[in-house]
Amino acid sequence: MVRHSLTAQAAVTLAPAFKALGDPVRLQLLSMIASAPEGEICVCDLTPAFEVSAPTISYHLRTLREAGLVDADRRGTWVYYRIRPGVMRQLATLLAVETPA
Amino acid sequence: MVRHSLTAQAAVTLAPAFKALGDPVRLQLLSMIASAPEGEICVCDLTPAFEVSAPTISYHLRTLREAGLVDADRRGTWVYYRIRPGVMRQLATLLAVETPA
DNA sequence: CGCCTGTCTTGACGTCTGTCGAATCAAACG
DNA sequence: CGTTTGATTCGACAGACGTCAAGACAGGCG
Repeated sequence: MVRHSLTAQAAVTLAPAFKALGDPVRLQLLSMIASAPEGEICVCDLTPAFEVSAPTISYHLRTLREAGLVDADRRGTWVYYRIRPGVMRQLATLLAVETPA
Repeated sequence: MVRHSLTAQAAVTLAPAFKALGDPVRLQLLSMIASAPEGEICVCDLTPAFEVSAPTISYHLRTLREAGLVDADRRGTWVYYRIRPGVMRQLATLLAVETPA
């Protein structure tokens, strides 16, 4: 069973996604979005769960968006976030492959 | 099937490990260590694979060490690094759980 | 012992990050 | 319309990060 290592280019592509997960607030945000019953959740339900200000939450959500981990759309007054599974699956697979049995 | 979200404390604990993976050089270092044929690899084999200086590689290796992702020991002149599977498995599992089917 | 080679630490530097308050934009509602 | 409420953007700031050159440390070998 061959385990070949990442190319430099693959590392450059994947690292920003891990980086986006590398902040406690973002990790918890992602987790809340992922476990939302309807598959999506309103920012108004996310913000009060944290000690930080609303602009800060907005900044973290944008970071997750730009990393390709979540997607958002506005419906009327509220903005809803949902998981975008593609990149997250890549990360999970990579970690599983790199981890020795 | 219940998917409950991370506690703040779990997020604080896990985020640093993701953060450590959030740099292209570190990600590739980890990958090279993980795919080393003998399960471990000498720093002298890692350093020449990158464009950055040896101190920079040393700094990144320490970061991976402090994140609990790798372990090192010196044998004579050379220092060998190997994967420490525990935390990596946690990360992989977390990502798999958070990713919708 | 004294030197050489491999690795790590230190000091310094520019840049990026996380945070906030204030200002702005978007949409509903009088 | 003007106002209110939710969400984002802007401007600013302290702190952390990634990088390197220079120095320190550790082990082998004359």
